Amino acid sequence: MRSMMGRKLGHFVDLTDRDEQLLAYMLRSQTLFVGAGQDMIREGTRPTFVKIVMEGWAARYKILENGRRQIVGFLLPGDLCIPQAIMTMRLDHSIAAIDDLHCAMVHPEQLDAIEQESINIRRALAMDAQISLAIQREWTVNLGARAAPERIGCLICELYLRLKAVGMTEGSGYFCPLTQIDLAEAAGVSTVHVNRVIKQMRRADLIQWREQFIEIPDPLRLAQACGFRPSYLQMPF
Amino acid sequence: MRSMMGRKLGHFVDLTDRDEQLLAYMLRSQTLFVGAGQDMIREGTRPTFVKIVMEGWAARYKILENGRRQIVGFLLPGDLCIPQAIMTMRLDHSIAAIDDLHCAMVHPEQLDAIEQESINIRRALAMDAQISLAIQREWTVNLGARAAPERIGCLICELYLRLKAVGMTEGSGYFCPLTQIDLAEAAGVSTVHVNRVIKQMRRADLIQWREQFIEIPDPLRLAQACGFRPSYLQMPF
DNA sequence: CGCAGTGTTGATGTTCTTCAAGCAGAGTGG
DNA sequence: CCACTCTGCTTGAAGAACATCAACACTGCG
Repeated sequence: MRSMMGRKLGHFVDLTDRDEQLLAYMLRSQTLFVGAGQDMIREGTRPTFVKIVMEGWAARYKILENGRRQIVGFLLPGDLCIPQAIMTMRLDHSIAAIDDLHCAMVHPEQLDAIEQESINIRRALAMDAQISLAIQREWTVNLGARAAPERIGCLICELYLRLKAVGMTEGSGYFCPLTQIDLAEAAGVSTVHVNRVIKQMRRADLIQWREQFIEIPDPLRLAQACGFRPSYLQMPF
Repeated sequence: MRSMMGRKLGHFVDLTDRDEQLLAYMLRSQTLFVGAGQDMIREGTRPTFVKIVMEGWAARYKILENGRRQIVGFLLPGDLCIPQAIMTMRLDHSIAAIDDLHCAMVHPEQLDAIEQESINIRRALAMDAQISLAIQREWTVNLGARAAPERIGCLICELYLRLKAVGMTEGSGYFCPLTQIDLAEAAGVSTVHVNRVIKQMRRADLIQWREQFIEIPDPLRLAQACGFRPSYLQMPF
């Protein structure tokens, strides 16, 4: 039984059985539960544990003076929400549970010890951090240079691939707990507009979305329609 | 004579004289020169050296299918353009020199050795990487949730603070080699609109900008006007 | 000199926002 | 059981922010 994190890291580096064991043991530590819609951690605080998503989705977000809320990233199972390096700093953003959320809480020293023992894990985590950065850059591109339909299409593609990397897709679809409101806050458009865009995409048979399940009839066609290129995830389609 | 990088890292961690020496020695390695407007490194290639900006400005950017170019970050003296962890991967973006650009080229093994010797430097680099991520998140917020005047104002504030951290401001102003075209590609708006916004900001005496020099008569007033909060840089104003 | 890159301004559209309203489903309490 | 509320989805109409197109001025440069 591999962990989600093990699955993800396994795409970058060949993990030995021992590596997988180390990860699985680490993740079997104390878990944190956060109910849907609740904040997991607030801007301005100093985190004390490394935290890793085990089950459910979360969103990193910031709130502006004008009251607008911008989601700057989604956290899926296997994702590291709080890395060690940030522990001495004040957090510049908050994290909210979208779904009911289960996180592993790991002592920074324990993670250090594991990285000490396994070069593979150390490398894989470093690469994972670089990919997180690449994702954040891609979001910047998305918001800065694409129109609303492409933005939303690219987001849906990204989530598809990231979920596939941890084995959480079903055929060419996936369970998606996001509301149109969440999607609007991530895509930087109004909910009304998200609604209209989704409607168009349904009409064009690019996606089907009902009852928290997104089905992509033809992933390549969707990717082409919205200009999605997955190279930043270091994955093929 | 401290290096720009030493100055910057010194804000996170107290560097010893030995640490500063190590950095200065590392940066005295082979240097790379890139003329203004030229690409330093192209999307899709695998970098072989760690690279650090010594002089001049650069921009990370991506080009989309539709031909649009989005700048996703500016690189200033002291900034790490190519970290070790990325070396085995294909780059997802390109980097262009804005100014004439001088970079230090460091062998990954040499940087490893230095991080091995100095815990301070290792920690400071890890924190620097986290701040790069925080900057990228803030750009996401900027493009997703702010109107053009605030976007541009926040960019100008960010550059001011980052330059101040390496001692490159003059009073409440700084040398800025960006064209309005660069700024437009970073802010995700048209050059025409950038021009009009700048005009407004000049009128309101929020900034003066002539011949590559930006003067901010009252930084706090500018920050307030555009909703800039510097906490993500882990710096006060 | 001509030329290319940049800054500036006006006129005209388009995309997206905002406001407003209605509807469906889930949970709650009488 | 029904009314009630709440949240999320959906649609229409009016308006604002911004893009696009076009023209011209200014600069430095070969």
